[in-house]
Amino acid sequence: MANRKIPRATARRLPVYYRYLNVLLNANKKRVSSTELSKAVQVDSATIRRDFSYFGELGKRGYGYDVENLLKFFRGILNQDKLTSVALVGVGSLGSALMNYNFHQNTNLRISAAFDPKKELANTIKSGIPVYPADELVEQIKDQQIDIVILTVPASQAQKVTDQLISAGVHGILNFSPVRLSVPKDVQVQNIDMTNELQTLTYFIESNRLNTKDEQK
Amino acid sequence: MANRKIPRATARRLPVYYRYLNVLLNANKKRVSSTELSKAVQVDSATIRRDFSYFGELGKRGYGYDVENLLKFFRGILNQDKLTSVALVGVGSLGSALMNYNFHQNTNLRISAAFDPKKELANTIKSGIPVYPADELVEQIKDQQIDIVILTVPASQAQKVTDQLISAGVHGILNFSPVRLSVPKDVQVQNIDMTNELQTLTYFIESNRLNTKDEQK
DNA sequence: AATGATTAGTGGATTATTTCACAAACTAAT
DNA sequence: ATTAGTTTGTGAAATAATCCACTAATCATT
Repeated sequence: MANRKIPRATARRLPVYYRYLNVLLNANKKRVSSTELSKAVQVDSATIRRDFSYFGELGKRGYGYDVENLLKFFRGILNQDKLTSVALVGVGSLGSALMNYNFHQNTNLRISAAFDPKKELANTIKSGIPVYPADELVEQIKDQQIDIVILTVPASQAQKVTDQLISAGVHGILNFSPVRLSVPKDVQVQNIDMTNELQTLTYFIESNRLNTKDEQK
Repeated sequence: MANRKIPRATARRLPVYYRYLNVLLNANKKRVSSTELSKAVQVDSATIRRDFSYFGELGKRGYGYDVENLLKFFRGILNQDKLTSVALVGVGSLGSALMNYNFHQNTNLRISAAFDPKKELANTIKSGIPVYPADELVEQIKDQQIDIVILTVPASQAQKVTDQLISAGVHGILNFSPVRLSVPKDVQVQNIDMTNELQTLTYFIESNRLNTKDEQK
C-alpha cells in the first residue's frame, strides 16, 4: 500500500474524511464530489483532491468519488479492518470519562485495559474495562501486546510512566498531560492539551477583535 | 499591544511557552535561553527566537530572556491578567470530567456555568458549578456575558446548540464534537476530536513501521 | 580595558502546504 | 453521435512555516 511520503497535514485530515464518508454511506449516498465534501468538512476542494491523489486516482472525472470504494480504501489506510486494543493509564476524572467514551462507535478501536495506582480501583471493572494496579503496567502491556496507550496521568508522572510504556514496547501515546514527552523516534506521540486549546482560543478571539476594530477606522 | 500578523503556528505555541515559563518561575529560575527552552518544549530554538521576535526584542544577547519579564509579557498577550469565565454545554461523561478539571490551576480561566437538558441535573451544583436547564442557555449566557463555551454535546446537537450560542453572543467555542461547526467569521472554533487523534496516531505508527522496514532493505 | 564565551535577532534558503486554474475525462441528455 | 455540463487530477504559483548560519550585542573573567 503506497503510503510513503504522505504529507503530515494530509495524514491529519484522513480521519476527518473517513468519518464523513461513513455519514454518507449511512445516508445511502452513492457518490460524492470534492466540492460537496469540501462544504461538509470545511477543507478547500482542491486540497481534498490533492490529498486523495497521493493515494492514486480514486475518483472519476465528471462523476466524483464512489462513496463505498473510497471508504473501503480509507478503511485499509487507517487500519480499520481489524480491531485495535488500546490501554488507558491514569483513571482520574478524565480517564474515567474516556473509559465511558465509545471510541468503538466510530472506529475499530477500543480500550481493553486500564491502569491506576489507587488501591481501591485495582482489580475492579469500570465501564466494562478491567483496571489493573500500576505495578502490573509493563507486564500486562507486554502480555496483551498493546501498542497504543492513552495517557491521562498527572504531569508529574507523565515522563516516568512514558519510560515504562516504552520499555513495554508501546509505539503510540495519546498524551493528555501538558508535558512534552521525550520518546525514541519509533514512538509516536499525539498531544491533546485542553488548557492550551482554551488559551489559544482566548488569544484568537482577542486578536480578531483588535483586527476588526481597526479595519473599521 | 502589537499582536497583529502573528502567524497561526506561532499563536498556537504561545500557551506552551507560557506554561513552561511558569514552571521556570516556580523553580526560581531568573533567566532562560532559547536553547534551554527548546529542549523543554521541543521546538527548534530558532523557531522560538522567531516567535518571540514578532512581539519585539524581548531578550538580551549573550544573556537570554528574563523569565519574570517574559512571563509578564505573555500574561498580557494571553489575557491572563483578568479572570475569564466560560460555560460548558453538555454534562455527559466528558463534560463532567471537564467540570472536575482544574483549568484555573494553570490559567486564569474557570467554568462558571454548565447547561444540560436532563431534568435531574437542572438547578443542581456539580463539582462546584451550577447546572442550568438547556432552555435557559441563551438567557443565562447573555446575562453572565459569557464569551467562551466548551461544547460537549452529542454530534447530532452540535450545530443546533452552536446556533443558539452565536445568537447569545458567544465568540469562542471549544468543540469536542466531531462535527465541523459553521460559524460567522467573528466566532473562533477550536476542535478537539479525540477519536481523530487516535486514528491519526494509528496511521503514523503504521506508516512509520513501513518506512523503517524498507530503510533496512 | 581586553578577551573569550554566550546568545538574541534576523536575512535568506529551504521545505511544507495551500490554492489557482485548466486540460482531460467522464456523464447525461438530446 | 454530438454536445453541454461536471468534476477530477495536477502543473505551477502563492503562501506559510521552519531552519541555517552569521552578526552584533552582552556577559563574565582576568
